[in-house]
Amino acid sequence: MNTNTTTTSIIDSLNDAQRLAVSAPSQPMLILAGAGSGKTRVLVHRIAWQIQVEGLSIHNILAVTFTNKAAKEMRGRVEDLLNISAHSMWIGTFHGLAHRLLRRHAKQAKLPDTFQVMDSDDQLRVIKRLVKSLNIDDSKWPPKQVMWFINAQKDEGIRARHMVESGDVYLRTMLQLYKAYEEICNRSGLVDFAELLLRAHELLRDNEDLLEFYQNRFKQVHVDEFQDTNTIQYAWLRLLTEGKDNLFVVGDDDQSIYGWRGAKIENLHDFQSHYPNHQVIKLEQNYRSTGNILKSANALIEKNDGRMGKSLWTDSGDGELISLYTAFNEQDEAYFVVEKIRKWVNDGGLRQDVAILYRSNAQSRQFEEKLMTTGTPYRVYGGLRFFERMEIKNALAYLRVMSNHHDDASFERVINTPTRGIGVKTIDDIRLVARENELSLWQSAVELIKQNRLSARASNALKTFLSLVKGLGDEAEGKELYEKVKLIVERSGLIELYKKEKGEKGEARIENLEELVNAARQFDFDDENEENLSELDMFLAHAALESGDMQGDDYEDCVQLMTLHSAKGLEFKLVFLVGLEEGLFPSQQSTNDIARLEEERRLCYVGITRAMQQLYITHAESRRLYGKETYPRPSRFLKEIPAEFIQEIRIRANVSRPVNVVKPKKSSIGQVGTYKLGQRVSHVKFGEGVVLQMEGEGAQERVQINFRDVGLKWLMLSYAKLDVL
DNA sequence: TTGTTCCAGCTTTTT
DNA sequence: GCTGGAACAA
Repeated sequence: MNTNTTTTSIIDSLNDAQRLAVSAPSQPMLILAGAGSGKTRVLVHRIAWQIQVEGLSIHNILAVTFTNKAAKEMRGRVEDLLNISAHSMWIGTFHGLAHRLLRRHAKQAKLPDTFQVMDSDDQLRVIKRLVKSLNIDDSKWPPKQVMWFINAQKDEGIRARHMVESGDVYLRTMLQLYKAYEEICNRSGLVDFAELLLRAHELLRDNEDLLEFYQNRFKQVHVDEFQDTNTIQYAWLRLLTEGKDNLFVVGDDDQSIYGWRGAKIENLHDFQSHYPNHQVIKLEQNYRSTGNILKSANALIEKNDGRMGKSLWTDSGDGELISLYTAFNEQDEAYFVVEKIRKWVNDGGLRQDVAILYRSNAQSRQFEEKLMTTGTPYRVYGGLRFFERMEIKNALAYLRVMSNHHDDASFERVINTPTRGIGVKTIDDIRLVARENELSLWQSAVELIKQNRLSARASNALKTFLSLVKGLGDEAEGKELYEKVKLIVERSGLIELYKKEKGEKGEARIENLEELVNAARQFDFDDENEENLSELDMFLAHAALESGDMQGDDYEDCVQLMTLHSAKGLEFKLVFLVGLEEGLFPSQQSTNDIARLEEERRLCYVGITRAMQQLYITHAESRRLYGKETYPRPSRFLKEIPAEFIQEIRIRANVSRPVNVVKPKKSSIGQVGTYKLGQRVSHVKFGEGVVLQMEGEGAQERVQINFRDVGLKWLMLSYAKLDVL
């Protein structure tokens, strides 16, 4: 191998910091990669470096991401760069890789060979049923909350058996449910998402030989979006890299926006103490946005405490100022945005370069309506994905029961879908017998029929169902995967069911079912299968693990609408950041907790840094929310962006608005407070508290404080006697 | 079995 | 104020 030429070809297109990261010797590496600083580039080139320069085989590389999309992109880019097939390289999501490990070593993981992956919807159903069956009041113990509790425990690596019995009703009940839930999953061979991670961790932890094998195999371990890892994911990474100094992580503490679902930003800090010989490299040169956009983003994020410290810069000039528009109401806001988009398109811009970003999904409607009336094509991200659709899940449930009769969740899903005269009563009986004798629902149903304990009608209906599933199973034997799927779709009665559904909905469902057959036909078995698993089971796992981004085939030039969360990692020439109002963004629930507030601020930072050329920020003076008219104050984040980078837009040509409307007041931007956000203070009467926000100047300056004992209060600084703690 | 009515809930999302 | 789910009546 000609090291000289390959070396150059891999790193000569990089900047100094990137080059340093890519070519560093094997050691724990922490790459703090700001938005738009080329983090994927660094990862891809690092992998290429390992292979071409360090001489590793692709088998020695492990790369972990959070989304299938990111994994796919990384694999593709490695292949392009090296001009090889990276087909057999372990690049995947935490969940995907965990799944692969569990399939390979099902026995050691104490799982049945045919275990199935549940998505969160399946999981919730199981829990709902469980709560009912234990006669627990589901209004006092909402299944969602139970699910949240169980997943939170698993994310922390805690099993039910690790938890101490406690007198506390909440914990006691949750523990009882957790235990019962584990039993159900074990009996049915079901594994939820959190379980994949937890079990993969336990698998390596408890099997020394396996651990050693994988530690030796993976000479280099790369992690993307490290700030989003949770406790168990990080623990798993540490196991794999124990004593090897080969963990290469890329992340950005300023873009950590998933704390609410268990991501531990602390992992970034812990990394440094766990690996004392690590090296940190900051990527701060940004290749995406203009100087003004970056400076605004920097100024905003500086308001957060405990950052690792990073400041983006660009050498491509200041560009336009950020535009701020104060809308009269949410209608006006949408009108303004859509007008600007129209202008952009008239001036020759592409719609797909434009994004409208909002905090919550509910906000999309206003924009959709206005876009629709102007005939502007648009696309809303989020919502149900292909494999999450009801009709698809039903068909998959048939396939699952066919593959494994004892999959209770799927059994229950389809036993009376379409309706075949098996009512609640019959199902209850089946459940009862199942519980009493620790049988699966299928076995229990067979027993009930055998013992003649059902009415003739119910018994017949049940027999029909059982023999339908069995018959389809026999018939499917030896057939191609897509033929099996086709068989289910055509013979389960689902098509007839949806034909009856009125409107276009039913038609769409039938089309989706046909699309499912297509998906099965195109399913690349070899691509996924290293394990000796049936093609059908592999397809089912694929369906659970990849929710199915079927949106890719939509090539029309569309304006993009999405939440700030889904915008992470993307970029657009023209960005509208809308609804910058207290209570909306930052969201109401975050306003009395500094940590959550900081996460909201990071979210805002993510939003700003999506923009390449121009950024519009809007807020409304009045907004209908949950049916009530609200008059929200401008978001505090607006004040945190220095005024010098902002240009306020006031022209309202063509905007029809009611008469008698108060002109928007000049918002005061960029004032400096006496107190720091998050400052702990004490008040003679109210006791101790934390400063949450500030506004006004001089004698008018007010601070909002969250007092430990009396809650939120606004205080005039000129009156309140506050002591800094 | 189906259609109606009532009622709670209401950030963010991937796997 | 809208939605989805559950309870209820016919």
